[in-house]
Amino acid sequence: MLDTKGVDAGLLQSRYRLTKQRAAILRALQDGRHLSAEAILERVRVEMPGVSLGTIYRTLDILRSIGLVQIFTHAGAAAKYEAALDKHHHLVCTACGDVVNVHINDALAVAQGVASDHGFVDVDCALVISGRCAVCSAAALEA
Amino acid sequence: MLDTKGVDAGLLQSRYRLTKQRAAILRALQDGRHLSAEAILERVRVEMPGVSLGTIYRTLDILRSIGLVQIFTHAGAAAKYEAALDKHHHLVCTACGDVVNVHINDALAVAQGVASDHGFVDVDCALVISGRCAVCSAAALEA
DNA sequence: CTCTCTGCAAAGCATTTGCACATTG
DNA sequence: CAATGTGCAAATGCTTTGCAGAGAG
Repeated sequence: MLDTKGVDAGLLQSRYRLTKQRAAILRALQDGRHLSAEAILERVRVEMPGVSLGTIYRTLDILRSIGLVQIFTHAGAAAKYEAALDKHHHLVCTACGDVVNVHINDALAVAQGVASDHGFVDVDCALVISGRCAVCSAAALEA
Repeated sequence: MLDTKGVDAGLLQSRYRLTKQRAAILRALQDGRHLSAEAILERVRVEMPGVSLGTIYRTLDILRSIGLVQIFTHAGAAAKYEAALDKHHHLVCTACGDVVNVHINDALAVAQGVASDHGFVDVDCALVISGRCAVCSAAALEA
């Protein structure tokens, strides 16, 4: 029997099977955030060398459909995934690509207001703030 | 000599040449908004059959670097481009993929506040609001 | 034991790039 | 005329998929 504590429980409650691979992928997502599929593969392969990228993508897709995982895509880079803990937005460095989670409480309310003005229902929103992080802007000064 | 009125002027003022292709791409972007590279190709080929997709992408890249064009990417779909007229945000229908421009004045100020709390400089932001548009939610009721 | 999942490898898209020729300024 | 831009086609990178065998419940 596999560990069914914590996040894994979500999978069990769904119509999907809890396999070694899926458990390992969930574990990888609990450690690190904003991981690309490739990065998740590397982490999972440490303890389970045979895993394939196809499985990573298939699993991430399932986890996303259950709501356990959030995907984040940004301008021409590979998608990044993280465990869906709470509603938050993203702050991205345009130089190093680093991503930071930020909480903005009124964002959704504003978005819903705007959306319903246009007749939209079932509204969600994603705010992506971009700029140069402290490290990268300091590095730029030296050059 | 080509038409240099309006948006084309931006190209002329840059270090880039104003070619027939680039003028046609700018014209296509003035007509329609939220066009994929493929969609732009189709429009441009109406008056200029030989144009290649490579040229479309190369041109869009240049126009974006000069600030004449804005790119918009959303979850696993092809990127969409539009002439950069003013700062605005996007409202996307999750069912039909249609995109509407919306203006949200305080968004950038909020984003800048959050970003500077984290030491970020040179800040920009993109708010993507998603939901089902009036047409699609009406269609869902009938089914 | 049945049905789902996995690894593998090939396919699919959107986008980028190298090269020889055409065009711009 | 020199430098830049273009078409073509091949290459790339991320992601998806078909299939036959492995594993979960």
